[in-house]
Amino acid sequence: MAIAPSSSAASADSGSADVSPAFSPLYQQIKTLITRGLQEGDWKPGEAIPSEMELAQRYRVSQGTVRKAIDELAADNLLVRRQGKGTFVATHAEEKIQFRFLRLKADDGSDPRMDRSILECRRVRAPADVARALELRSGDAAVQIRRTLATEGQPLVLDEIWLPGHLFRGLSVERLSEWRGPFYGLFETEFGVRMIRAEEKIRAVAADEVSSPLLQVPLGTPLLSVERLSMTYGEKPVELRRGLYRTDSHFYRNELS
Amino acid sequence: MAIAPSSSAASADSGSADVSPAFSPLYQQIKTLITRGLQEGDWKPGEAIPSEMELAQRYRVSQGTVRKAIDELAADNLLVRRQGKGTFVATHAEEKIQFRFLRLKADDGSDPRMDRSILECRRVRAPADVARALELRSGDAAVQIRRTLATEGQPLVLDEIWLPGHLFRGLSVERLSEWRGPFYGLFETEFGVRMIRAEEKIRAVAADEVSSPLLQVPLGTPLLSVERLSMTYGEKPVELRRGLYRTDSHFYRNELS
DNA sequence: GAGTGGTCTAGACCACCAC
DNA sequence: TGGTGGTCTAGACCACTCA
Repeated sequence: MAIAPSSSAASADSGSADVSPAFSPLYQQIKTLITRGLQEGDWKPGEAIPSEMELAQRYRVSQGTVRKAIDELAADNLLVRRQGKGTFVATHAEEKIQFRFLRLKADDGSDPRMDRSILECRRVRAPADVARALELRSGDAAVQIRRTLATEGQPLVLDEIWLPGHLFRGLSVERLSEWRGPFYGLFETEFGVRMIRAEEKIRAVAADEVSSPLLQVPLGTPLLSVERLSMTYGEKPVELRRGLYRTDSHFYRNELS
Repeated sequence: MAIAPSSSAASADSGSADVSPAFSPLYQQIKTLITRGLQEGDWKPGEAIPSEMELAQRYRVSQGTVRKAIDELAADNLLVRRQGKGTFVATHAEEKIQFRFLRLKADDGSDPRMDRSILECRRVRAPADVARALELRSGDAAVQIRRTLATEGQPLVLDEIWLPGHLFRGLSVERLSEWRGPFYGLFETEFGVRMIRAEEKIRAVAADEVSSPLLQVPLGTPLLSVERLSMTYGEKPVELRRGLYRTDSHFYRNELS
């Protein structure tokens, strides 16, 4: 490490002007190196990464510089600091919260505990729109999962999940049914695919012939349509999830700042 | 400043155990002091706060400690750093984005430019549910605003906005209509109320007799219902906004991480 | 050139955890 | 007791802005 600050670009990070030198500070370079390590599986989810001191020596920078890099990675939820123990690779597997990405709350503000039922899991050729979202070639294999979530006997969520076939070989109804905990934990430990970030497009739609019986609501009932595209390291999309939520006794909670 | 690190609590920040010492680090105390300054209007939105060096001298701590405090306040969008110029109090007034809190996008991903029409603005006694949300006593005065947003002639949003009457004396249809830019800018510059943070509850509902003609959709059309509670300094709620969004050619965008 | 924020360093000490 | 992250300091130098 220790590229002279005023020297060439090395490895930029976020967007910037084109012609300009665009050199990145040391801690950004360290951040890039650690991210690469995560991406390439040097340290697996749940494991500890080397101590700040060790990384500082390895990269030939001061401990404070490593610290700043790790600070930002922790802010991005890629790493988790634990005082006295070390810094760990974030994981969906050991999360207290059942559904980190599911923002549904009961009307009284409580977190509903959900019972899952898998309706279907099969390998098919990705439809055009799915292929586009997941950056597959049209005709590539994809895994399609359909499932419902229910709370207290009431169906609440109907999900259709699309995954790139080449990353999820051997995924079956059985594997899904046996698994306790969130799917993202399964994806991570069994297939090495970790979801980092997601974007959602939310709309209001009417229950149709398919969704109405499954969610046990009359045809035409307003439902929340949530289309989620999840990304792994390097902004690579690896899951498209289309959900329909009943919002008669629950709501989608969001925070703005 | 410079309360001995191991001494009493001084002024904690976020939740913590009860009995424990719960002493806060110096930079947290500085953060609290700066926040108090913002709250009490020592520096107004858009203005610069004193330089890091000056604050360090004032509070008798090192520049690095002030820096860390400001770092966090900037991360919370309370302050904005501008290299070479100074650190400024965040403001809604001079925002490039028209609607910082409105997450609607057109289907093609673009930001729709909105035309506003005020339907109504009057002082009334706060209904029970509004009073509860805004932490008013039942019977207290409140300002009720109803308005629509349209893009390309199409109505898109129907909002009902509730404000505490005692903070918004003299707010009228005229003041609202004359104002260019987001309401939050008006609230800030004319009434000294700055929105810091908001929580939204999102549901899917059917267009009723009131909303259907105003949004020009058939009765029963699914609409996004967005109930937003906005807070100012000290988590004090100061606005309740109930919106109905058409999502036939637009969607609500959210980011998860 | 003076002033501001931004980066980097080196070292001290504290709080937490495990052995 | 030793290792880890967390706080705090003091000082050097860089990059950006503006007069």
